[in-house]
Amino acid sequence: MCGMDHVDKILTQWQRERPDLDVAPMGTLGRVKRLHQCLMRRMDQTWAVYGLNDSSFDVLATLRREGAPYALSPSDLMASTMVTSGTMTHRLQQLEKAGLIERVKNPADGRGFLISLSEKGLALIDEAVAAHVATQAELVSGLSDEQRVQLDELLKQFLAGLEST
Amino acid sequence: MCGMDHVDKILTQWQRERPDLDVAPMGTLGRVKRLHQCLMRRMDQTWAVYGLNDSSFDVLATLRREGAPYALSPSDLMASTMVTSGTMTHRLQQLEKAGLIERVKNPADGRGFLISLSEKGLALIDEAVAAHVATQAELVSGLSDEQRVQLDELLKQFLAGLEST
DNA sequence: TTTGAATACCTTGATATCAAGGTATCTGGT
DNA sequence: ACCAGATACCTTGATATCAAGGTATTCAAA
Repeated sequence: MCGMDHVDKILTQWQRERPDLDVAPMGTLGRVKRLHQCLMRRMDQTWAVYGLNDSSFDVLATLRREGAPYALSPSDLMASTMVTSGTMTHRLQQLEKAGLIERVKNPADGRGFLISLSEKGLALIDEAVAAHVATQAELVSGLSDEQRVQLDELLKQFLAGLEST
Repeated sequence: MCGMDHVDKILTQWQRERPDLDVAPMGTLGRVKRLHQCLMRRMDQTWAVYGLNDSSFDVLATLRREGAPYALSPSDLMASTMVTSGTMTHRLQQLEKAGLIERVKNPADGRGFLISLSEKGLALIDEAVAAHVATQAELVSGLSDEQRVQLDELLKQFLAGLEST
């Protein structure tokens, strides 16, 4: 428990240079950032096997877990994935070009569309998500089940405090 | 403790659609991702006050906490910030254009440079980092000190397991 | 000394993202 | 029926990022 990791070294530097600042929160947030970066890099490798990346996987998975008939509007997808409309437009263009989704005009609302998984998209995401889950299991294997649950609860409370504001 | 957050809803959907998969790790990693997104957005607002963003703050802060004479090579900066050489080249171009850093040829190695904080850059980062620390204190205020320390330890162990590989 | 491998950094080309603004469509009040 | 405001989505322009490859310099072994 005495090992200095990368973040600890940063905090030590700040303490020397700016002893007026309380940098304890910086340690926590720094580790969240670094952890996110590491995790994304590993998961990217799995997605790449299926010709996907974070973005495309995100959209296909959102449609897939919705259940049959695997269809949502672009607005629904924007809300679920927390990206802007321009970003979603771009993601959908790529996925449509790849034949993984289909888009039809929403018969009930002339302004909108419905995006649905193609047969090919459904097959792909079903395979990819299984591999993804396996990768994730490996990534958390450094923690005991008990620790993972404890981490879950802390993250959940942290998020609750942030998202309420 | 019974509230379903966004991530819980996603897990519930997957359990219905793919009961064959163990999605517990997905919950943890999903929260890390979402937390990172929320935190970055808030911190960006503080950086913007000083005309900075994640990238530029990262470089200036790395130089600042190094201590006088606030100088590192691009390679050192790449290692500290975990970005590729192309990214660092771009960041340094922007910062140089803004007059926040200065670059001189390394007299000891004709291949390399030394990047140092300009007077303006030093003054700016000293102000910005104080504001940044205040923002971070606010961001973690949803957790008790005890919880924050507990989270720290879990994150540290998680990272240790990942970065060793 | 010479030369091949390693290193330091930059360039290029492709993606992903956002903010701001545009157009078409819907909705509710008059 | 009409119109104003809300909504759904796309477009534009600017940034940030990476992977792959290029050039100049250093280092180390023969």
